Amino acid sequence: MAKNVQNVEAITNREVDFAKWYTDIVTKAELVDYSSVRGCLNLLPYGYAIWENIQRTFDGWLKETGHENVYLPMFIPESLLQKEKDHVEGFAPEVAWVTHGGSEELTERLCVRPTSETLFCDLYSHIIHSYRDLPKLYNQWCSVVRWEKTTRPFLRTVEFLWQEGHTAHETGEDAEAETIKILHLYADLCENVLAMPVIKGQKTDKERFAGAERTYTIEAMMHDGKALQSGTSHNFGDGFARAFDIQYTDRNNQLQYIHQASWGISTRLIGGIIMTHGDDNGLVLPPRIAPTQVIIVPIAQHKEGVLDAARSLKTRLAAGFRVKLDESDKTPGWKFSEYEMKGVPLRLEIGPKDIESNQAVLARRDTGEKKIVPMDQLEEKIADLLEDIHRNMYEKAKANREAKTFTAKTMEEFEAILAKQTGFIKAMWCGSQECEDFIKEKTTATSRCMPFEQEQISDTCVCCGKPAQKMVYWGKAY
RNA sequence: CGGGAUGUAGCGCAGCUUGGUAGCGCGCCUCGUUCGGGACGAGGAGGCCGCAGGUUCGAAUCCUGUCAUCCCGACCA
Repeated sequence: MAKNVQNVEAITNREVDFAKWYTDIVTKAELVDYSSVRGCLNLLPYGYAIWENIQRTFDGWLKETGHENVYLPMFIPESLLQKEKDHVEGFAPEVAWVTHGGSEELTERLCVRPTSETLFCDLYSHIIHSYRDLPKLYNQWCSVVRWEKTTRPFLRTVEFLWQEGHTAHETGEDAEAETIKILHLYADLCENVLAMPVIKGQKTDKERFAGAERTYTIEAMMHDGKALQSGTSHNFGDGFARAFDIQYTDRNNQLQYIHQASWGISTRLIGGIIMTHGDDNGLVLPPRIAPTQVIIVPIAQHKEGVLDAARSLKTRLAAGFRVKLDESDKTPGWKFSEYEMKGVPLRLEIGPKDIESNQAVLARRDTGEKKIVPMDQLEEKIADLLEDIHRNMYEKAKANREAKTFTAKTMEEFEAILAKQTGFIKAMWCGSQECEDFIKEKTTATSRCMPFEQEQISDTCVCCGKPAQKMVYWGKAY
């Protein structure tokens, strides 16, 4: 029993201190190492592998939908950054500046990209001349820098990895269609790959991206009831095109401004995976992006034939799954805990008894359930179990969200709900920023989005009582 | 950027009040016995006590400054 207690105490209890639990997992599962650079992370092989899997999946989807990858500089001349007024104002507080090259002071300072709208605009102004050049569906995988004051691994760091898509279109309708299409692709990624249910919707003007006409978002709920903005997609209309003078000649030989969209997801998603699925034994990874899907743990590996059996199983299963065999001389119990901490979806135990009975033991990470499986059915069972683990993780996360989603018709109700627990509140809103500001000040909850799936909670604004425009999801956010 | 806490071996900590040149647990290395939920024994390696000043014969310990990390708020993916 004492041993079990030690397992549980290896990391901070999730219900006791969620924030500490999170940072414990991040380091103990060997996802990251705290860098000597303030606010930055060393992404370790295991953490980076998760990102690579997300990246590989999504990059494939982008290519299937006609997008192309490019790479633009990490520096932006100050004059370029300043061309779009709202945009600079939005990012100015958090940009890092390069002022010197060697010992020479630069005549114009360079900003380290916090996002690359301005560079893409500059590019598009060079290469778009005719409607025949449109659309341009460009994407880049890179890192960006935002001089954040307080940082948390994956959720907010000074430098982070992401993809930023920047597309150019003939019309506003085309740009809007792209914006929505990508939002659905993001939701697909979260739900069908990461097992994270999301709410799709539009940001209010207050929460809109600097320089955008409209911002759409997918919002996920973490285990503790807080919201995580997990991907955003922006329709810029022709605002940037006018600021950067990006014009093309249309079919009628008329000069027109292009219409643009941009969209991004980042390594923040990894933080989302941790906080959505993790438990007191550590990380729980969605099978579709888990760097290792099956960990083989030999039992009594010094005994004749055990390691041979384990190795040949590894070779056999590697044909269909991401498999790892741990032949280190740690005890089996140690390995069990270790790979639970790392969130490996399935553990396969193979020992003398199994070899004798021509079987293996499969243990699933999400439920802890163990099953004895005949050797000749392994591939089939593993495939089924991985599917079922994904489905179960998604359902569990969704059930958590539903249990922590409430409706409020008045501010009294609103506050009473948040006083009891953290969660989403669905409430009607009149559309004024005054009410949004008031709610934030009074409750610290912000508007997460105006969901595509609207409901009529009541007829009047939860805050001011005037006629309501939209149902809004409110919540505390990361 | 405000409020709080913490920096001592790879990790977690003690030592600091009452200054005298550093210790414990885990981990690591070697050997042996073990192995179906974090094994045991024996031996061994490892530290400019975050950094910079100051006080002192002498500083991990006292003083000043600084940097970093964590937590809670304000700002953001």
